[in-house]
Amino acid sequence: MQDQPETETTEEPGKREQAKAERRSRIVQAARDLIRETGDTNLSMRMIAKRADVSLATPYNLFGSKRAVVLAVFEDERDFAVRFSQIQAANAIDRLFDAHALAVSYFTDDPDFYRPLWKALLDSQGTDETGLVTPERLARNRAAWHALLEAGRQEGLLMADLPIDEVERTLSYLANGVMLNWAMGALPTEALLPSGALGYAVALRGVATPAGQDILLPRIHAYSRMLAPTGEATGGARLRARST
Amino acid sequence: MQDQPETETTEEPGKREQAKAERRSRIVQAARDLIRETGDTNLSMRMIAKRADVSLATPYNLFGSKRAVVLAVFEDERDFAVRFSQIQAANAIDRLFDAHALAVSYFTDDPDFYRPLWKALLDSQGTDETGLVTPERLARNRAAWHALLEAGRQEGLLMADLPIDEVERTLSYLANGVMLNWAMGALPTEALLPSGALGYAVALRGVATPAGQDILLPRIHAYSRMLAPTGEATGGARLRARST
DNA sequence: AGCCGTTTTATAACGTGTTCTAGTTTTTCT
DNA sequence: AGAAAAACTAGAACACGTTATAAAACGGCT
Repeated sequence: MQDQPETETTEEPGKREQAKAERRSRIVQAARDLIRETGDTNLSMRMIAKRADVSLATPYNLFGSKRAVVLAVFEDERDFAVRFSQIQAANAIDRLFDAHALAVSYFTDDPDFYRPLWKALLDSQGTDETGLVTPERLARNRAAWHALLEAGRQEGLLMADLPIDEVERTLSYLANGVMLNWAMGALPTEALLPSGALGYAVALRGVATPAGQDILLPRIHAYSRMLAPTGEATGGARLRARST
Repeated sequence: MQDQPETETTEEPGKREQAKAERRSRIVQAARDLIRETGDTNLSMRMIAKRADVSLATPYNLFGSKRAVVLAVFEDERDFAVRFSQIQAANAIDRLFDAHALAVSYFTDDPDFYRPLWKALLDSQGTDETGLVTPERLARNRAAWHALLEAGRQEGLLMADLPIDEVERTLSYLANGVMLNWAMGALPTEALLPSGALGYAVALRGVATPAGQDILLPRIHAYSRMLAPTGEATGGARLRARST
């Protein structure tokens, strides 16, 4: 009777894996809730485990480390690839900045959630060799940016002999640096988008054709204007006054 | 007799501060030795204290945190300002890259020492608001780069309406990102210099005058060639093969 | 010399990420 | 149904950064 036929369950993972998956999702959910509620205070493995109704050892069995759990929260939260593919701008450079804006929008729209998340990611020294993101996601991202740069080249906006991979990595370093400063609190949330975009604009203009340079110049000025203090024309230092 | 005249010791801090300073230096020395001996394994506050022949509490009294101790090691080790001022290249852009090479040379010359140092700096979540460097040092660095960019502008190599502060920050983000990846082990030491320099070249070319762009283009190609695999012409991915 | 305030010391303690043990469930296989 | 394998559980334990506590040392002062 309860010998439920496994008609179409050829790849169905069996009850064991299923329960495991459910525990996994409970843990991720617990971590997410804790971040949402109290930032990164109280985001301890013991808390996560208690919240997920599992033993302290279980997250380690299923994920391996706190970093991996947090990373799973991160992955879970974003449907970047889908929205990325929907970007439809006139030229590759505009698409590039749309993509950047899209990526950043996640963080600026919900900074109280994402800032602790990044912080937790940057903490917990990567004993393993995982960078800031899971390898799979990283590869996907790399490919996406690569494609955009390639498109820009073929549209005659970027240099014909563009060292695409190296430039892509440069943009990645730039983004990392910006995110690092933001996560550590050195960069206010309002400055996140223009800081990154200005860097992208400047760097891309460095490898652009004259046509591409013309497109990028107004962006450079626009973003740097967004970063300059709202008031006077001198553009003095508002935040830092070098005391001592 | 032993009433040693304090002739020129008007600001001499007295024996108390002196002993404190000595303890401080012993602690920094201990931290440095430990890093040199075993990388960042065994670099614990308990170890540092034991090695410096002080109580565990003392480093906290004198520095405040492990991060601060490590930072002190960092500061101590470098006479960057001196050597920086000795840079004498034809134009501002060349000087800029000389400065970059100088900064990076510290790390590439002694990676086994500096990598753990950076790692320890990036760990230990910045509970305080100190960025990656002490504020004083940061201000000095900022000023130096600022001056170089300003010189480049006045030499007609960089755009006349260059948003200097914002570009300086962009370069800083870039450097942070590169250092982060290097410290985490994602970037091999040989790639540290060209990765950073390529980023600088690309970004600077984005805000350069035609004259400046001509100077920077060969650099872009040179650095990206240094980054490309030594062998074939296809320039395939050597390191990562996306298994699974 | 003798007091007093500051600082170091020794030590315990807290909370953390992580690992390990042994015991208990739960699924799967025969 | 019963055995075997796999997973989770509870709990202790370790090393860590950091803080707190009381006692001891020490330097500057009158």
